[in-house]
Amino acid sequence: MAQKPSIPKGTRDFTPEKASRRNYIFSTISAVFQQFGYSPIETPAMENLSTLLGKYGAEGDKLLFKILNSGDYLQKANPDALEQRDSNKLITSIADKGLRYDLTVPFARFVVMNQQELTFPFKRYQIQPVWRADNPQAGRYREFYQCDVDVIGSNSLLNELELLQIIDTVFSRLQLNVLIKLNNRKILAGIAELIGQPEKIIDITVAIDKLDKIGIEKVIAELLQNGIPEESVEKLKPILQLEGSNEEKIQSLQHILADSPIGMKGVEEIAQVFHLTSLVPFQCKLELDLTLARGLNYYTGAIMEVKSTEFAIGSICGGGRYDDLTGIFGLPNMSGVGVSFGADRIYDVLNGLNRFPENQLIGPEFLVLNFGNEDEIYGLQVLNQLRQMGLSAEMYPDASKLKKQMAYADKRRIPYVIFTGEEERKSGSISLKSMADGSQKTLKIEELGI
RNA sequence: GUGAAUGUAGUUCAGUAGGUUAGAACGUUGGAUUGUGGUUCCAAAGGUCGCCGGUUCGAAUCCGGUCUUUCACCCCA
Repeated sequence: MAQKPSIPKGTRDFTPEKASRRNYIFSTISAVFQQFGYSPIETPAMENLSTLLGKYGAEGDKLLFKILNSGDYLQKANPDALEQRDSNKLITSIADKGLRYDLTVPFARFVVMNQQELTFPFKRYQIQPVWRADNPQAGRYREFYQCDVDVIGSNSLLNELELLQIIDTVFSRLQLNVLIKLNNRKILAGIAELIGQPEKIIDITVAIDKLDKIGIEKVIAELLQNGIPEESVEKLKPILQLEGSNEEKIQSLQHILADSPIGMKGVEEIAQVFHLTSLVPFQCKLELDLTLARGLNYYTGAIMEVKSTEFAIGSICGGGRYDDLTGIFGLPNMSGVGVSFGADRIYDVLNGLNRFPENQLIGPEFLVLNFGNEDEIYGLQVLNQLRQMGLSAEMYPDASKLKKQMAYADKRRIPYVIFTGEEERKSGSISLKSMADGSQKTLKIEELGI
């Protein structure tokens, strides 16, 4: 009895049509990355667990896929942990590798290990899959691609501008309308300082990140629950509810954060970034959003996130500046800024909006029909001439009924079929039929190239 | 990791007061049409009713478990 095939949950197969649509996204994105001067790198699917653990918070550790050691791993397992059935304690003694969870931490590791060979500021892009043992839902997978661009080794805000321009270019080429939300971690730090809770910045940012999702009341409840005093929460409230244009928000913040040096630095930075974007061509809507916090706690400066304005799904791109990502691997004071495009969500958006380009060729441009015997040999010669002319072509492998061969061309959306039967063979010509309009004409093969 | 819903042909779905042989549409294959696809007509093939167990004379249907998918929480691209 044949076994019923299946794949692990949260993973997907990609049919030729899906795969070529994904390639459209990847090639659009990588073309923009290269145009802006970034070079490709790749890192292994698996990293040492020690590289990964502790970089994404306690939640992140749980979502890491761990790879069992080879051989009789239980022999070398920690006997106490085994006895107590303590999975967390056991894991480091039976697994020393894990699948990468994102591309940023492996990138930091890469920079430290390869620093002699790199030229700084180092601009890299990386398009590879990552894995998370998360519970899958719509728009959330256990295996998905990230498309990261980062520049490391430069503090200049011109890098922030460049990344925003990359985002702008990518989404306009994909013909998607998006809103770019911008914030600065230093502003959040200033706010935490202002309300007298600087050490609670993580709790505060995590809570206010949910503002547009759960509303102000529940955010306040969560803050109180995390031990933030009521008077501090009261101070926070008006700041979160700031309204108006980006300029107005910046002006308000300049007053509110006047006593906080770090907060003022953040305001200054974000004002400068907005100013820079006004000096270059820029299509996307750009909004200062104080409730944008982003979960990852290594960001230190600008943070940004992109949402589709036409299709409801989580963020499709996000990133920010991290001043000391490589510090943990022994290379301090390396400031970097980068963003990551979520290719799978972008796919879902394009698919949902029906905005993939029409007539994406998934097969060859020409199908040579197979008439069998000597005609087949003639067809083979025609096929090879077509290929030598640089055209993409294939011949139907069997001398099946034309109905079947035509249906094959139709289904694969091959735009032209070529008849190489007895008539054509004897006159040294081909008959070319356009599948789109059904028109057909007989001509010499040399006349095709033009 | 927590809570809820779901699972029937390749696909989308009908089908239960528990009762012979589980249906449709689309798709697939063959034919009408032996040098012409998409439309039309005819026919056929295709199902351990997610899996395991329980209740019952009898289970696609009821119960328990398990897995999948989806939704919410958590977190995120």
